[in-house]
Amino acid sequence: MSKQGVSPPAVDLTADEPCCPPLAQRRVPAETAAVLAPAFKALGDPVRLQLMSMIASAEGGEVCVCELTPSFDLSGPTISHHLKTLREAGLVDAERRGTWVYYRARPAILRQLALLLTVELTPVA
Amino acid sequence: MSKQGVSPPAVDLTADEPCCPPLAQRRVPAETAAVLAPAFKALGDPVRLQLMSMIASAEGGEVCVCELTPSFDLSGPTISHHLKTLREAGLVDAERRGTWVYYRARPAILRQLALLLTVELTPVA
DNA sequence: TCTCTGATTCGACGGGCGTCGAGACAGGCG
DNA sequence: CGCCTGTCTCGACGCCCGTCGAATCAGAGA
Repeated sequence: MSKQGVSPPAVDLTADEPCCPPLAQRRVPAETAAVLAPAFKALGDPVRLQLMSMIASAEGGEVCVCELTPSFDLSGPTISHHLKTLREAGLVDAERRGTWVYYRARPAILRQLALLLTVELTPVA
Repeated sequence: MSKQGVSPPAVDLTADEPCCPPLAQRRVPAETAAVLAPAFKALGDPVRLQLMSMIASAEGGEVCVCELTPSFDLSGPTISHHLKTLREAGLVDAERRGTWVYYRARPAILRQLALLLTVELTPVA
């Protein structure tokens, strides 16, 4: 579903198939790191981590911004800015319906990040 | 480096038992987010992500700094700074043996981060 | 002890990030 | 149409972060 076939394969985080083996299994190459790091970076802020969780755990799979904002002691523009960051990191999707904007999580990329951090139960010992 | 026998229990990422359910299962509370976000933040830099991978995937479970540094076009102090960041995030441990310093991964925290990002295979659709 | 090598700390520089208020945009409703 | 509510964009501010070179620390060895 991606526009593969082109030269720069890079890493497609939106794809549903795993892009990379666990970080502890094989050295993450520089290009892969360059693609994955921004996703972790986006989760590297407490507010965004909570936002991500609120969105991902929402019933019906989506949340209105108007439900998100009042949960924080932050201005509307600031929440909007964080949501944009999550959006640009590919972690969430936004859709406007009437006056309200709804956000939903992108499970594929979350799964890939989880896979990357996976460690075998018996490392070697 | 583990000084401060602080009182606040907060969340212990070094513990072997899971501290928190998947982010998509239940809303991550603010205190938990405050503890977990720094770990993601530490992984949010391409160089640190590669370092983490090199350390975690190392044979024997540890790597000498002298093996890490030449893999990057960065000065020694810069690599040392990134390693310190990973250390302070609780992602790795350092041990000096003679002239050299060896780093090893802390699997427990990696597992907890992976668990946090875990999404069920059938969200809802 | 003196010296050499490996690693960290220190101080500085430039750019990026989180936050805000003010303003712009979108859409529903009188 | 005009207004109101919800959301985003735009500048601006201060702080943090990634990078460097120079200096410092830790051990090994002569």
